[in-house]
Amino acid sequence: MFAARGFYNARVSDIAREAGVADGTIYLYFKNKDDLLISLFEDRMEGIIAAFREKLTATDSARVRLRVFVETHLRMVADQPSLAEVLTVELRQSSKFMREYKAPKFQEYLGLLEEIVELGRQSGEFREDLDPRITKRVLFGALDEVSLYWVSTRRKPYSLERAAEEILSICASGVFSQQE
Amino acid sequence: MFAARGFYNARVSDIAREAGVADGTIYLYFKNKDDLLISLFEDRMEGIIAAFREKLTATDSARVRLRVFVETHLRMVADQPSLAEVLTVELRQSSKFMREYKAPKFQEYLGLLEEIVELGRQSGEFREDLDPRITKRVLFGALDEVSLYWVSTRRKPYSLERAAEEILSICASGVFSQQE
Amino acid sequence: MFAARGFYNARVSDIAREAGVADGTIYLYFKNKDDLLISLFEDRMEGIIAAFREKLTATDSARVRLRVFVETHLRMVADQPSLAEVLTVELRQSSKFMREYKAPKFQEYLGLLEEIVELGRQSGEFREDLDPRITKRVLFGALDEVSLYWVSTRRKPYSLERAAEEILSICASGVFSQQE
Amino acid sequence: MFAARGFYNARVSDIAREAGVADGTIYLYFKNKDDLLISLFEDRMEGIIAAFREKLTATDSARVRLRVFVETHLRMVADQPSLAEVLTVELRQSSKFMREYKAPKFQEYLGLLEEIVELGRQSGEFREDLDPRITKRVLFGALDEVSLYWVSTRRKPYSLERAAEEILSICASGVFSQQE
DNA sequence: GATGAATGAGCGTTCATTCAT
DNA sequence: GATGAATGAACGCTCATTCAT
Repeated sequence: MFAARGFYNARVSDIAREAGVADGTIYLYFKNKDDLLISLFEDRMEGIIAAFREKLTATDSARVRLRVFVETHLRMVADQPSLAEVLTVELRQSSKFMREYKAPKFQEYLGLLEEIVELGRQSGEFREDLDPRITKRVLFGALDEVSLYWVSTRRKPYSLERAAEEILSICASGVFSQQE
Repeated sequence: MFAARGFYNARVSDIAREAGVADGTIYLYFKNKDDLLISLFEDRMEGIIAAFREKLTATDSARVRLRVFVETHLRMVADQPSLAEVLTVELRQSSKFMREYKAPKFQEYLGLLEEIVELGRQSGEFREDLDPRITKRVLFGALDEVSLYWVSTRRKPYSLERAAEEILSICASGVFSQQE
Repeated sequence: MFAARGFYNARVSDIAREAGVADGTIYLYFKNKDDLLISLFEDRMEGIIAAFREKLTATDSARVRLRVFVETHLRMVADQPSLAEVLTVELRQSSKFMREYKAPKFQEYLGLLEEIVELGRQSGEFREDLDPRITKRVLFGALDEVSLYWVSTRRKPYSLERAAEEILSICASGVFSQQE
Repeated sequence: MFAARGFYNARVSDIAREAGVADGTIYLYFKNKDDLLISLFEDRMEGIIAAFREKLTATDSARVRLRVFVETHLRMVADQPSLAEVLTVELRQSSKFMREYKAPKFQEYLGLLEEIVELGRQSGEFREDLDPRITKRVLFGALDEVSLYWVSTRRKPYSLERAAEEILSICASGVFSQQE
């Protein structure tokens, strides 16, 4: 509902009907409409982060981990576009939410990327002069923008697999230290 | 106002007061609140795009043009954070707007990036196997995410100059074709 | 609960929690929230009236009976201020209740006063020209207003014993100084 | 509306319709529903108090002033029963209002009575041993209770003129018959 | 053209009441 | 009998929009 209409255009009664419950029932489980969005976000992010962690620890290579992250992120977008839209658009959109609510789960998600960068720097796979705080934003921003466009357009001009390769290819020769 | 409160939390009367006019006067110049945001966006984007075009044509090098684009984008963010927030957050991220309104000025802005990529491919400065449609999203996404974070945080952990160098450094060895 | 919050601000679930039962249980014993207030009122008034009757019949003197009435009323207010507040404020407040529900127990309580006045007139203790229907209202109103103020103020500017004496003194000889 | 239905049963939209305006218009002039009641109260009390002051100062006699007060109060009740009901019932009796809102205008109204008592004591017209704080409550309570009953009953068992005489007569010489 | 008071549809939220367990 | 989760009607309030001045 939030993905389809946006936070402010989604009525609580719409959500209740969709959920097959009465309006009031929502308020037995959520403090208010804001809390509903935030709880949805946190709940889903928790599962996503756990799944990511498991996949990431399957390898010790930072390069491989980065590939896994990018591919998993884009697969999630492809499989659950509505969820992706809420996570990337609705919650981050509203300055109201971003101001009061610090989105710890989003920070944690970004933290996964920072860990990968840090690991790569220590293992020598990534350039040592990278600033992990900036690099994680660059990587996430690239992923997110590609996802957002892909989610919001009807005709998909390229597959997400294709996009994953492109992103990794740009990263590869840029983020990775140069070996001759 | 839109930047400070967000589209849905900014009241038309707030905007009117800020502008020093009566509420009704707004409606002599704008069809409705949506139109107000879109017109603001288009108006400002027009100036920005014109300024970018001028700066970009000062050189023939795609590499230099990319540097100019990145630096100018981030300087705009630093100089007019409220405007940046509206342009990147309020309008782009609202699914309502993205659905009905195709944001031609935003497409044009992205087009500047695509042109740079295309130019670089043709001049041999950039790798030939890049897909400009994806690459522009990757570049813009990186820029935008860094900007968004920088705008929304109180304590700035790094300068935007620093961020510009980092982004360009990642691009440099990644987007550019490899010389032995 | 009714005294503390007022009828409309006291939630049934508050009352249920206070009573140590589930919300639904209330409805096994009371038809609805209105009935709950009315039943509470009637139940307590019954006890109060019975106690008053016993005390009053301890003497044949209307004067003494009036003193007993005043003192007992004010003592009840002092001892059970919450109950007093419900009896005098909540129930009488609502035109809804006063319109549909004639508060027979309240009439009976007032009737005690009328009986005293009637007795006094017949015994010659009270002036014969009194209208018992008006006099009972005058007496009750005086008592009630003093009580209401005393109950609702934090700092008690005078004791209720003091107030009882004042009321009785006014009954005895009015407020005007006696000049022959 | 408040008199007819009571504060909690009177809907804002009822009041708006009665006033011949739209719901929203109410909120241009009053902060909220509470404020509407309080403002109504203060506004009317102001006029009433001013009118009382004028009438009262027409004489120097405390006895006459008391008579004027009682008669004027009851005439107001007879002439504007709805207003009287709001003033005495809705506002004063709601614990919610009495707790947060100290009803300064009501205090001022009571103050008029206290002044009369004080004046009477000093001029020797009233007994010197009266406590004006208690006496004003006794007098107001008597007046108010008679009014409340008279307002809320359909069949008027006695005229308010009659009631005024009775109250004044009790003030004059109490309820007990005078034995020398 | 400018105003700003008035509008009223729309929505978030509450809470008395029900009823399956 | 007791429970308490679920209900949904009801209502206070907001605010984009209009239009008489």
